[in-house]
Amino acid sequence: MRAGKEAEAVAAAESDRAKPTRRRMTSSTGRPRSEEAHQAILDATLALLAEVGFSALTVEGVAQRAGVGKATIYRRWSSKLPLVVEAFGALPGFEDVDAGSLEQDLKETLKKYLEAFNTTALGTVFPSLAGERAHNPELSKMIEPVARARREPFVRIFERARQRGEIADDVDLGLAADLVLGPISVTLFFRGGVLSPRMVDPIVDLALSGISKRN
Amino acid sequence: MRAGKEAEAVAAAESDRAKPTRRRMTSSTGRPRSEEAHQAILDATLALLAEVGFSALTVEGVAQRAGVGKATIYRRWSSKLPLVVEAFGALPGFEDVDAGSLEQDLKETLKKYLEAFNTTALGTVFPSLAGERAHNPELSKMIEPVARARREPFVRIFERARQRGEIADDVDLGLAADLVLGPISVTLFFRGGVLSPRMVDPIVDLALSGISKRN
DNA sequence: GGATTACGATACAGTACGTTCCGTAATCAA
DNA sequence: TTGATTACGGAACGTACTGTATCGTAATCC
Repeated sequence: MRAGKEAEAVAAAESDRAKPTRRRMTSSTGRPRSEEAHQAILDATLALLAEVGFSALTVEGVAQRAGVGKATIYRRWSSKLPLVVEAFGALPGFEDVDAGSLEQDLKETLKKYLEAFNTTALGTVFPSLAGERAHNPELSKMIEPVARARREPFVRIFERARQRGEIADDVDLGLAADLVLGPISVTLFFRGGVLSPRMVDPIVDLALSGISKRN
Repeated sequence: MRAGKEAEAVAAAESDRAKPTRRRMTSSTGRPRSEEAHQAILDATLALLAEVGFSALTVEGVAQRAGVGKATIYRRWSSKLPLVVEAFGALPGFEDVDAGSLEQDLKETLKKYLEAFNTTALGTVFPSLAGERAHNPELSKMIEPVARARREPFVRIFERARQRGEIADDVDLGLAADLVLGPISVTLFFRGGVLSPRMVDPIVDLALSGISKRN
């Protein structure tokens, strides 16, 4: 479940973790860093992010929850920002689903989407970080590729559908993805509502066929 | 521009302001509360909400920005929560637009929508509050009617369209509203992007006609 | 076994919060 | 006009919590 596909992709963008890692390579002596502590810190970060949100999250709180000293955290991450970004990037990603038709692809992928939002910290962490972006450009920049990656599977689904001839050539694939994801986003942000897998089929049906009456 | 339609509707739900107001009615003597200070406080709250977000907002900061003492604020609101709710509720609402056709109604209303998001604090305040809802049930409950009111005009547009026979009887009007609002929400939250009025026409066209190729 | 680095725990200084009190200003009643 | 009452902006107070530095201990390499 943990550590989705884009986790590695994100690692490349983590200038912060790279630095201490490189420094360690210079001197291979001394006590090695505990991998358990590393994982415990990331887990605690996600849990607290879900509970109290980004701005109320403190390094001290993470240390307490993870059962480590604060210094252990600051030795690896310069501040809570890169720590949060890495923890968020480690949340599960989404694999491509190719069920043969546009409709089935969308429905299956969306259901996996909602399940992930409901069963992991994603459902609470994502809105919190999204809300923070408006006031924190640095966080916004670091989160951007991770957020974009979560929309990518849908763009690919529509690319395949176009190749199959299921949609017209002039349809904006990005807009199509936004149209399908939209009601989820509205439910999550505008209404703070529950994401039920039952909402998937009506969304896809309506988005594909359109709202207007067909003549 | 300021003080939209739902401002009054919200006032009813403000248990907090009601209390001191009632207490004042008991004794009509003494120096009256400054209406200027009241407005300055609300303005400052909105400005700071847009700049730093909900959790970083402090009553002290509001007092400084508004040029009033902290006591003046605490005399009217018991905490920053009802203060924020009232300030948010005072943001502009949306009037119904009846341009004669579903397509025109949607396009004109959406363009007003985006304009409001871009020219007022709504664009930054709304995501911040939405993100906070997950961790603050009290805020969530108080914001809910205000957030719902912002979707209402679209539901009414679809109701009129159904009466005109422009859409089928079995279309879920709420879902239709979410479908049209969706790409805006995705742009705002998932991508932290800019809301350009030019995105409106493609959204409406695609939502009305559907993504699938028509045969 | 000595050098080196990481570990958890704690102590420290600094910041900023919400609350409370102050003297002053504005309104009403007598 | 005077006294009572309430609101005003400003400032002081105690508290809570932050990031950093430092402690003795533990684990690894040469």
